[in-house]
Amino acid sequence: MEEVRVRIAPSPSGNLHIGTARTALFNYLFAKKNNGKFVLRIEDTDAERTSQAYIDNIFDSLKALGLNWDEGPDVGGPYGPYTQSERFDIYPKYVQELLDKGFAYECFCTPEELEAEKEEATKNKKPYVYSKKCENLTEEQKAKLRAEGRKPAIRFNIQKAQKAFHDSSILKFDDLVKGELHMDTDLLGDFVILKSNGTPTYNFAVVIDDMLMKISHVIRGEDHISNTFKQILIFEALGAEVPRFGHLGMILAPDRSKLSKRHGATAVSEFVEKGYLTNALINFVALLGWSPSDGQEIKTVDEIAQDFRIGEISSSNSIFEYDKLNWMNSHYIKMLPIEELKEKLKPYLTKYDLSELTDAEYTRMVEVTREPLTLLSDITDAVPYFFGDDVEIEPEVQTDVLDTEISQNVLKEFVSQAQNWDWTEENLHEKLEIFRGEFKEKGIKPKVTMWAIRAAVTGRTKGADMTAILAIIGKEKSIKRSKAAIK
RNA sequence: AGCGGUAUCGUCUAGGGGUUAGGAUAGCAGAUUCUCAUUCUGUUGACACGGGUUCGAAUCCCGUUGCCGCCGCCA
Repeated sequence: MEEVRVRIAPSPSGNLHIGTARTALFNYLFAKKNNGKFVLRIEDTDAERTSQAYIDNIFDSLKALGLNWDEGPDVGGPYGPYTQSERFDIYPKYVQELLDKGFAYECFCTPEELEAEKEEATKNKKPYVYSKKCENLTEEQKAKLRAEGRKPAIRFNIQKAQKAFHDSSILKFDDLVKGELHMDTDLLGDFVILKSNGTPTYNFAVVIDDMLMKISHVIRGEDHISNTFKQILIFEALGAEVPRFGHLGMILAPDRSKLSKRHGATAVSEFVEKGYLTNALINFVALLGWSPSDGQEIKTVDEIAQDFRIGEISSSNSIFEYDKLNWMNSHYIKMLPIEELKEKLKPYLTKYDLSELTDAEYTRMVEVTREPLTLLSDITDAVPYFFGDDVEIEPEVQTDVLDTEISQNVLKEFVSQAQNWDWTEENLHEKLEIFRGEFKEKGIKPKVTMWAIRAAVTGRTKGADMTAILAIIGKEKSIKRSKAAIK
């Protein structure tokens, strides 16, 4: 069997979209599963919308997700260049071949003429297809048009190609995920393959690139299905081997529209900035359409690759809901080795002076505050009381907790006892247990006792393990804050 | 409008001519803890609709509807 070669071909007109990341993942999984090659190609034929920043973002995001490519613009490969704008000189040859074979023709129509055709179609409630007005222009007519200064675009002759290679006007192909797909090509209009400015259009450039790069399987979004019919005909007209195609359902926003900015993050890098782990992201996105045979949903990309069968991917669209992503992210945060987590949390702790804590204290702080984190960024608001001398008391905490007589009594007792305590976490744990016990005998619930201390020391009624907090911030600060809360 | 795709709990999905239609997440309830959270246990919740085939349809067939996509000298 021939080598499996797949590709992801993003257009750098924006940061790497989460949908593109999923397409890239399925290509990557397919390559891994079949010992094939995963190729990255940058489709930047539209110079206006392209920027280097986007190209960098695509590279970085793909790498962060662990989707490493075997061939691409940066690493090279036998079928380069892998950036479309650097391939402009190789397309004309194939345009000429199509022209010579009679599968393409020059079109001198102006944008206005084309527009008129479209309006006519909408007026008659008919689907628009190009009229083929320029299909049979004589050499004299062309010369005349050229003399007027008109530059022709090149159109592909759909029906001619269809007739040359198929018995009827119905074109079929066997889709890797959707099964047999068919289309009446008489309903398709002759489309432009070379713009009048000499640059190739998407539908033409992809075919040439996929052919030259020996791509064996094209796995992409189902929004490309109609392009596929056109592209198959070009492959055939060129006498090239037609790759196998597989079309994935789309990722939709909760309102079933296209996932866009208005729904929140769309780019992988935005999710990362918000505090999502790339492991969680890629795992989550894999579950949109694919499901594990063993029911175990938490899996690394390599584990998924083992279990991956493209024919088992769901062929319907799926909705991107944050619930499960969030659950998965918090799960991955819990699983993260502590040293790694400490590093990943630092960008979200810049408003605090980390030098106030020793490394051991910082480690402990992360250990006791990681549990409730959904996003890495949640750490910011979870830890203010570990820093600074004083603490900000929430208004309701002041009135509901600190102002009560019980709390005042607890704090007075706490301050007087704690002066003499040995300030290690183990000892504090023991002492506080006894402390709670003493108040319990006076009819005060342990919960209430601890609330008083927690409120005074952290300014809040909820948070991490109280013993650990006291140990981390130290005896001096703990007592100072407690005293400050006593009236 | 036309063409194409698609349809199982709110969501992601498993399954598939006779099942208590399974799991995950979210929701709800309870247990545990100094609080919140975590964790654990329990629980609510689905085969779009109509016809056909059949002893029997959620499953097969046809149609309808909804939703998505495509109809560019964008990619």
